[in-house]
Amino acid sequence: MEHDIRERLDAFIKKKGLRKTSQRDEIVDIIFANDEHFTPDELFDRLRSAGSRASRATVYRTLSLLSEANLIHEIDLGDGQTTYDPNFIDRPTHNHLVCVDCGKVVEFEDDHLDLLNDCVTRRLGYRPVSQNLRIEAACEKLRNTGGCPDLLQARLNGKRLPNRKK
Amino acid sequence: MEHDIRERLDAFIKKKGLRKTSQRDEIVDIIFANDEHFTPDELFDRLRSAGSRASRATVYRTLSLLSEANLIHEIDLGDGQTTYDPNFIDRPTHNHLVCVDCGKVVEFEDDHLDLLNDCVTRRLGYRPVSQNLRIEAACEKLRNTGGCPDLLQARLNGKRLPNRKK
DNA sequence: CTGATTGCAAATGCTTTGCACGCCA
DNA sequence: TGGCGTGCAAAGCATTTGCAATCAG
Repeated sequence: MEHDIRERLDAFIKKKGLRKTSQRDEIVDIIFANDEHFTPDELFDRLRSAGSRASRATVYRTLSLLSEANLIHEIDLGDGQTTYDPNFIDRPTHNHLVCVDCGKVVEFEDDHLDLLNDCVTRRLGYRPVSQNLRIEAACEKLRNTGGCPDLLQARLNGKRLPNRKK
Repeated sequence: MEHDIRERLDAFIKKKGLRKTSQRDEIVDIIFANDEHFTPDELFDRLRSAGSRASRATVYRTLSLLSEANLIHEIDLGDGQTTYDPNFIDRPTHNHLVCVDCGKVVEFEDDHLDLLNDCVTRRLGYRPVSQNLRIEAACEKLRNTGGCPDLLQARLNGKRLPNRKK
Protein backbone atom coordinates (compact mmCIF):
# COMPACT_ATOMS: atom_id res chain seq x y z
CA MET A 1 0.00 0.00 0.00
CA GLU A 2 2.64 2.44 0.96
CA HIS A 3 4.54 1.08 -1.97
CA ASP A 4 1.60 1.91 -4.16
CA ILE A 5 1.67 5.48 -2.94
CA ARG A 6 5.32 5.90 -3.80
CA GLU A 7 4.48 4.68 -7.28
CA ARG A 8 1.65 7.16 -7.63
CA LEU A 9 3.89 9.97 -6.51
CA ASP A 10 6.61 8.92 -8.94
CA ALA A 11 4.10 8.79 -11.77
CA PHE A 12 2.81 12.26 -10.92
CA ILE A 13 6.33 13.63 -10.65
CA LYS A 14 7.29 12.15 -13.98
CA LYS A 15 4.15 13.40 -15.70
CA LYS A 16 4.82 16.94 -14.49
CA GLY A 17 8.51 16.86 -15.31
CA LEU A 18 9.43 17.25 -11.65
CA ARG A 19 12.13 15.51 -9.66
CA LYS A 20 12.30 12.76 -7.09
CA THR A 21 13.97 13.93 -3.90
CA SER A 22 14.77 12.40 -0.56
CA GLN A 23 12.70 15.06 1.23
CA ARG A 24 9.59 14.23 -0.76
CA ASP A 25 10.05 10.53 -0.07
CA GLU A 26 10.58 11.12 3.63
CA ILE A 27 7.48 13.27 3.85
CA VAL A 28 5.30 10.74 2.04
CA ASP A 29 6.61 7.94 4.21
CA ILE A 30 5.83 9.77 7.42
CA ILE A 31 2.37 10.85 6.26
CA PHE A 32 1.30 7.35 5.29
CA ALA A 33 2.97 5.62 8.22
CA ASN A 34 -0.47 5.85 9.83
CA ASP A 35 -3.93 7.12 8.94
CA GLU A 36 -3.98 10.20 11.19
CA HIS A 37 -5.02 13.66 10.11
CA PHE A 38 -2.32 16.27 10.56
CA THR A 39 -1.50 19.94 10.30
CA PRO A 40 1.65 21.13 8.54
CA ASP A 41 3.20 21.85 11.91
CA GLU A 42 2.40 18.43 13.33
CA LEU A 43 3.89 16.86 10.25
CA PHE A 44 7.02 18.95 10.66
CA ASP A 45 7.40 17.70 14.21
CA ARG A 46 6.92 14.09 13.17
CA LEU A 47 9.58 14.55 10.51
CA ARG A 48 12.04 15.96 13.01
CA SER A 49 11.36 13.13 15.42
CA ALA A 50 11.99 10.67 12.63
CA GLY A 51 15.32 12.27 11.88
CA SER A 52 14.38 14.09 8.69
CA ARG A 53 15.97 17.49 8.15
CA ALA A 54 13.32 18.75 5.72
CA SER A 55 12.49 22.41 6.32
CA ARG A 56 9.11 23.93 7.02
CA ALA A 57 9.11 25.52 3.59
CA THR A 58 9.62 22.15 1.97
CA VAL A 59 6.85 20.67 4.08
CA TYR A 60 4.43 23.32 2.84
CA ARG A 61 5.57 22.97 -0.76
CA THR A 62 5.30 19.20 -0.64
CA LEU A 63 1.84 19.29 0.90
CA SER A 64 0.65 21.40 -2.02
CA LEU A 65 2.21 18.93 -4.39
CA LEU A 66 0.58 15.93 -2.74
CA SER A 67 -2.80 17.69 -2.75
CA GLU A 68 -2.45 18.38 -6.42
CA ALA A 69 -1.55 14.74 -6.98
CA ASN A 70 -4.66 13.76 -5.01
CA LEU A 71 -2.69 11.68 -2.54
CA ILE A 72 -3.96 13.75 0.37
CA HIS A 73 -6.89 16.14 0.84
CA GLU A 74 -7.24 19.37 2.71
CA ILE A 75 -10.18 19.04 5.09
CA ASP A 76 -12.06 21.54 7.19
CA LEU A 77 -12.48 20.44 10.78
CA GLY A 78 -13.89 23.80 11.80
CA ASP A 79 -11.00 24.71 14.04
CA GLY A 80 -9.41 27.21 11.71
CA GLN A 81 -6.40 25.02 11.03
CA THR A 82 -5.44 23.63 7.68
CA THR A 83 -5.68 19.92 8.21
CA TYR A 84 -4.72 17.16 5.81
CA ASP A 85 -6.32 13.75 5.50
CA PRO A 86 -4.34 10.82 4.04
CA ASN A 87 -7.33 8.47 3.84
CA PHE A 88 -8.99 9.56 0.63
CA ILE A 89 -7.07 7.03 -1.41
CA ASP A 90 -8.81 4.19 0.37
CA ARG A 91 -12.14 5.92 0.89
CA PRO A 92 -12.59 8.63 -1.73
CA THR A 93 -15.98 9.86 -0.53
CA HIS A 94 -15.73 9.70 3.23
CA ASN A 95 -16.96 12.48 5.49
CA HIS A 96 -16.12 13.75 8.96
CA LEU A 97 -18.00 14.07 12.19
CA VAL A 98 -16.43 16.20 14.91
CA CYS A 99 -17.37 15.98 18.57
CA VAL A 100 -18.15 19.49 19.79
CA ASP A 101 -16.83 18.65 23.23
CA CYS A 102 -13.53 16.93 22.70
CA GLY A 103 -12.87 17.56 19.02
CA LYS A 104 -12.58 13.85 18.30
CA VAL A 105 -12.97 13.18 14.58
CA VAL A 106 -14.94 10.23 13.25
CA GLU A 107 -14.72 9.30 9.59
CA PHE A 108 -17.73 7.74 7.95
CA GLU A 109 -19.05 6.79 4.55
CA ASP A 110 -22.65 6.70 3.45
CA ASP A 111 -23.85 5.75 -0.01
CA HIS A 112 -27.24 7.36 0.49
CA LEU A 113 -25.57 10.63 1.33
CA ASP A 114 -23.36 10.43 -1.75
CA LEU A 115 -26.31 9.67 -3.97
CA LEU A 116 -28.42 12.44 -2.50
CA ASN A 117 -25.63 14.98 -2.91
CA ASP A 118 -25.32 13.93 -6.50
CA CYS A 119 -29.05 14.38 -7.12
CA VAL A 120 -29.21 17.74 -5.41
CA THR A 121 -26.28 18.99 -7.43
CA ARG A 122 -27.78 17.92 -10.74
CA ARG A 123 -31.14 19.35 -9.87
CA LEU A 124 -29.42 22.69 -9.42
CA GLY A 125 -28.01 22.35 -12.93
CA TYR A 126 -24.46 21.45 -11.96
CA ARG A 127 -22.19 18.51 -12.48
CA PRO A 128 -20.77 17.18 -9.18
CA VAL A 129 -17.05 17.52 -8.61
CA SER A 130 -16.53 16.95 -4.90
CA GLN A 131 -18.36 17.17 -1.65
CA ASN A 132 -17.21 18.27 1.74
CA LEU A 133 -19.43 17.48 4.69
CA ARG A 134 -18.60 18.12 8.30
CA ILE A 135 -21.06 17.21 11.01
CA GLU A 136 -20.62 18.69 14.44
CA ALA A 137 -22.17 16.58 17.13
CA ALA A 138 -22.06 15.63 20.78
CA CYS A 139 -21.66 12.09 21.96
CA GLU A 140 -24.68 10.52 23.63
CA LYS A 141 -22.84 9.92 26.88
CA LEU A 142 -22.51 13.64 27.35
CA ARG A 143 -26.08 13.79 28.57
CA ASN A 144 -25.39 11.47 31.45
CA THR A 145 -21.87 12.16 32.50
CA GLY A 146 -21.82 15.83 31.66
CA GLY A 147 -18.67 15.36 29.66
CA CYS A 148 -17.43 13.64 26.55
CA PRO A 149 -15.39 10.59 27.56
CA ASP A 150 -12.49 11.72 25.41
CA LEU A 151 -12.58 15.26 26.72
CA LEU A 152 -9.91 15.02 29.37
CA GLN A 153 -7.63 13.19 27.00
CA ALA A 154 -8.13 15.87 24.37
CA ARG A 155 -7.24 18.62 26.80
CA LEU A 156 -4.10 16.81 27.81
CA ASN A 157 -3.08 16.63 24.19
CA GLY A 158 -3.59 20.35 23.79
CA LYS A 159 -6.03 19.84 20.93
CA ARG A 160 -7.87 22.81 19.59
CA LEU A 161 -11.54 22.25 20.02
CA PRO A 162 -14.19 23.19 17.47
CA ASN A 163 -16.01 26.46 18.08
CA ARG A 164 -13.03 27.78 19.87
CA LYS A 165 -11.62 30.83 18.18
CA LYS A 166 -8.29 30.71 16.49
CA MET B 1 -36.97 42.00 9.53
CA GLU B 2 -33.98 44.15 10.04
CA HIS B 3 -35.81 45.53 13.00
CA ASP B 4 -36.15 42.01 14.29
CA ILE B 5 -32.40 41.56 14.06
CA ARG B 6 -31.70 44.66 16.06
CA GLU B 7 -34.02 43.29 18.72
CA ARG B 8 -32.24 39.97 18.77
CA LEU B 9 -28.92 41.71 19.14
CA ASP B 10 -30.22 43.89 21.94
CA ALA B 11 -31.59 40.86 23.75
CA PHE B 12 -28.26 39.06 23.42
CA ILE B 13 -26.37 42.11 24.60
CA LYS B 14 -28.61 42.53 27.59
CA LYS B 15 -28.43 38.87 28.51
CA LYS B 16 -24.65 38.96 28.50
CA GLY B 17 -24.38 42.23 30.37
CA LEU B 18 -22.76 43.94 27.40
CA ARG B 19 -23.40 47.36 25.94
CA LYS B 20 -25.18 48.78 22.96
CA THR B 21 -22.88 50.88 20.83
CA SER B 22 -23.18 52.81 17.61
CA GLN B 23 -20.44 50.73 16.00
CA ARG B 24 -22.31 47.50 16.67
CA ASP B 25 -25.51 48.97 15.26
CA GLU B 26 -23.77 50.25 12.16
CA ILE B 27 -22.15 46.89 11.53
CA VAL B 28 -25.40 44.99 11.90
CA ASP B 29 -27.17 47.43 9.60
CA ILE B 30 -24.58 47.05 6.86
CA ILE B 31 -24.46 43.27 7.14
CA PHE B 32 -28.20 42.85 6.83
CA ALA B 33 -28.70 45.53 4.21
CA ASN B 34 -28.50 42.66 1.73
CA ASP B 35 -28.09 38.87 1.81
CA GLU B 36 -24.54 38.68 0.48
CA HIS B 37 -21.75 36.64 2.01
CA PHE B 38 -18.75 38.68 3.07
CA THR B 39 -15.25 38.55 4.48
CA PRO B 40 -14.21 40.80 7.37
CA ASP B 41 -12.25 42.93 4.94
CA GLU B 42 -15.16 43.34 2.53
CA LEU B 43 -17.36 44.32 5.42
CA PHE B 44 -14.81 46.88 6.54
CA ASP B 45 -14.84 48.42 3.07
CA ARG B 46 -18.62 48.54 2.99
CA LEU B 47 -18.60 50.26 6.36
CA ARG B 48 -16.16 52.88 5.20
CA SER B 49 -18.20 53.50 2.06
CA ALA B 50 -21.24 53.96 4.21
CA GLY B 51 -19.45 56.52 6.34
CA SER B 52 -18.85 54.41 9.41
CA ARG B 53 -15.57 54.97 11.25
CA ALA B 54 -15.54 51.60 13.00
CA SER B 55 -12.05 50.11 13.09
CA ARG B 56 -10.91 46.76 11.77
CA ALA B 57 -10.45 45.51 15.32
CA THR B 58 -14.03 46.38 16.13
CA VAL B 59 -15.23 44.66 12.97
CA TYR B 60 -13.48 41.46 14.02
CA ARG B 61 -14.71 41.72 17.58
CA THR B 62 -18.26 42.35 16.45
CA LEU B 63 -18.23 39.47 13.99
CA SER B 64 -17.30 37.13 16.83
CA LEU B 65 -20.11 38.58 18.88
CA LEU B 66 -22.67 38.15 16.12
CA SER B 67 -21.53 34.58 15.52
CA GLU B 68 -21.94 33.82 19.17
CA ALA B 69 -25.40 35.36 19.07
CA ASN B 70 -26.19 33.16 16.06
CA LEU B 71 -27.11 36.11 13.87
CA ILE B 72 -24.45 35.17 11.31
CA HIS B 73 -22.50 31.98 10.59
CA GLU B 74 -18.95 31.38 9.54
CA ILE B 75 -18.99 29.28 6.39
CA ASP B 76 -16.28 27.45 4.50
CA LEU B 77 -16.27 28.22 0.81
CA GLY B 78 -13.01 26.39 0.27
CA ASP B 79 -11.03 29.45 -0.69
CA GLY B 80 -9.15 29.81 2.55
CA GLN B 81 -10.97 32.97 3.55
CA THR B 82 -13.15 33.36 6.59
CA THR B 83 -16.52 34.10 5.10
CA TYR B 84 -19.70 35.03 6.93
CA ASP B 85 -23.25 34.24 5.89
CA PRO B 86 -26.15 36.41 7.11
CA ASN B 87 -28.87 34.08 5.79
CA PHE B 88 -29.05 31.48 8.52
CA ILE B 89 -31.77 33.37 10.36
CA ASP B 90 -34.17 32.80 7.48
CA ARG B 91 -32.89 29.41 6.44
CA PRO B 92 -31.19 27.72 9.41
CA THR B 93 -30.17 24.54 7.59
CA HIS B 94 -29.16 25.72 4.15
CA ASN B 95 -26.04 24.50 2.38
CA HIS B 96 -23.67 25.85 -0.26
CA LEU B 97 -22.68 24.80 -3.74
CA VAL B 98 -19.64 26.46 -5.23
CA CYS B 99 -18.89 26.52 -8.95
CA VAL B 100 -15.33 25.27 -9.44
CA ASP B 101 -14.87 27.55 -12.43
CA CYS B 102 -16.16 30.93 -11.35
CA GLY B 103 -16.59 30.52 -7.63
CA LYS B 104 -20.25 31.45 -7.79
CA VAL B 105 -22.05 30.34 -4.64
CA VAL B 106 -25.53 28.81 -4.73
CA GLU B 107 -27.46 28.35 -1.52
CA PHE B 108 -29.88 25.47 -1.29
CA GLU B 109 -32.00 23.60 1.22
CA ASP B 110 -32.95 19.96 1.16
CA ASP B 111 -35.03 18.20 3.77
CA HIS B 112 -33.88 14.77 2.68
CA LEU B 113 -30.31 15.80 3.21
CA ASP B 114 -31.07 17.17 6.65
CA LEU B 115 -32.90 14.02 7.63
CA LEU B 116 -30.14 11.77 6.34
CA ASN B 117 -27.46 13.74 8.16
CA ASP B 118 -29.48 13.37 11.31
CA CYS B 119 -29.80 9.60 10.86
CA VAL B 120 -26.14 9.11 10.08
CA THR B 121 -25.12 11.10 13.12
CA ARG B 122 -27.34 9.13 15.46
CA ARG B 123 -26.24 5.84 14.01
CA LEU B 124 -22.69 6.81 14.92
CA GLY B 125 -23.84 7.36 18.49
CA TYR B 126 -23.87 11.14 18.45
CA ARG B 127 -26.46 13.83 18.89
CA PRO B 128 -26.53 16.27 15.94
CA VAL B 129 -25.47 19.85 16.60
CA SER B 130 -24.83 21.37 13.20
CA GLN B 131 -23.93 20.39 9.68
CA ASN B 132 -21.71 22.04 7.18
CA LEU B 133 -21.91 20.85 3.61
CA ARG B 134 -20.12 22.38 0.68
CA ILE B 135 -20.55 20.91 -2.78
CA GLU B 136 -18.06 21.82 -5.45
CA ALA B 137 -19.49 21.49 -8.92
CA ALA B 138 -19.27 22.72 -12.48
CA CYS B 139 -22.20 24.17 -14.31
CA GLU B 140 -23.63 22.09 -17.15
CA LYS B 141 -22.93 24.74 -19.71
CA LEU B 142 -19.25 24.30 -19.14
CA ARG B 143 -19.29 21.18 -21.29
CA ASN B 144 -20.49 23.05 -24.31
CA THR B 145 -18.97 26.48 -24.05
CA GLY B 146 -15.76 25.47 -22.34
CA GLY B 147 -16.31 28.03 -19.66
CA CYS B 148 -18.67 28.85 -16.87
CA PRO B 149 -20.92 31.73 -17.99
CA ASP B 150 -20.07 33.72 -14.89
CA LEU B 151 -16.36 33.12 -15.22
CA LEU B 152 -15.37 36.31 -16.95
CA GLN B 153 -17.46 38.33 -14.56
CA ALA B 154 -15.82 36.63 -11.60
CA ARG B 155 -12.34 37.39 -12.90
CA LEU B 156 -13.24 41.01 -13.36
CA ASN B 157 -14.37 41.17 -9.78
CA GLY B 158 -11.08 39.74 -8.61
CA LYS B 159 -12.82 36.89 -6.84
CA ARG B 160 -10.72 34.17 -5.40
CA LEU B 161 -11.66 30.93 -7.02
CA PRO B 162 -11.99 27.62 -5.23
CA ASN B 163 -9.00 25.30 -5.49
CA ARG B 164 -6.75 28.22 -5.93
CA LYS B 165 -4.17 28.50 -3.19
CA LYS B 166 -4.30 31.28 -0.69
C1' DC C 1 -18.86 56.14 38.69
C1' DT C 2 -17.44 51.54 36.83
C1' DG C 3 -16.38 48.66 33.68
C1' DA C 4 -17.34 47.60 28.81
C1' DT C 5 -15.78 49.21 24.24
C1' DT C 6 -13.03 51.39 21.03
C1' DG C 7 -8.96 52.69 18.11
C1' DC C 8 -4.41 52.32 17.39
C1' DA C 9 -0.33 50.00 16.81
C1' DA C 10 2.25 46.17 17.91
C1' DA C 11 2.23 41.34 18.17
C1' DT C 12 0.93 36.81 16.57
C1' DG C 13 0.64 32.68 13.82
C1' DC C 14 0.52 30.48 9.70
C1' DT C 15 2.03 30.40 5.10
C1' DT C 16 4.51 32.05 1.10
C1' DT C 17 8.51 33.87 -1.25
C1' DG C 18 13.27 35.64 -2.85
C1' DC C 19 17.57 34.11 -3.30
C1' DA C 20 21.87 31.56 -3.42
C1' DC C 21 23.40 27.01 -3.31
C1' DG C 22 23.02 22.09 -4.22
C1' DC C 23 21.53 18.19 -6.58
C1' DC C 24 18.69 15.20 -9.97
C1' DA C 25 18.11 13.94 -14.72
C1' DT D 1 24.90 21.26 -17.77
C1' DG D 2 20.28 23.16 -16.99
C1' DG D 3 17.02 24.07 -14.08
C1' DC D 4 14.22 22.06 -10.35
C1' DG D 5 14.33 21.72 -5.28
C1' DT D 6 15.95 23.11 -0.84
C1' DG D 7 16.94 25.86 3.31
C1' DC D 8 17.03 30.10 5.32
C1' DA D 9 15.40 34.31 6.51
C1' DA D 10 12.41 37.87 5.31
C1' DA D 11 7.98 39.12 3.77
C1' DG D 12 2.92 38.69 3.68
C1' DC D 13 -1.69 38.46 5.40
C1' DA D 14 -5.40 37.85 8.27
C1' DT D 15 -6.47 38.12 12.86
C1' DT D 16 -5.72 39.07 17.77
C1' DT D 17 -4.21 41.69 21.67
C1' DG D 18 -2.31 45.36 25.09
C1' DC D 19 -3.25 49.71 26.46
C1' DA D 20 -4.96 54.27 27.25
C1' DA D 21 -8.86 56.95 26.25
C1' DT D 22 -13.86 56.99 25.78
C1' DC D 23 -18.49 55.99 26.51
C1' DA D 24 -22.79 53.49 28.10
C1' DG D 25 -25.70 52.30 31.87
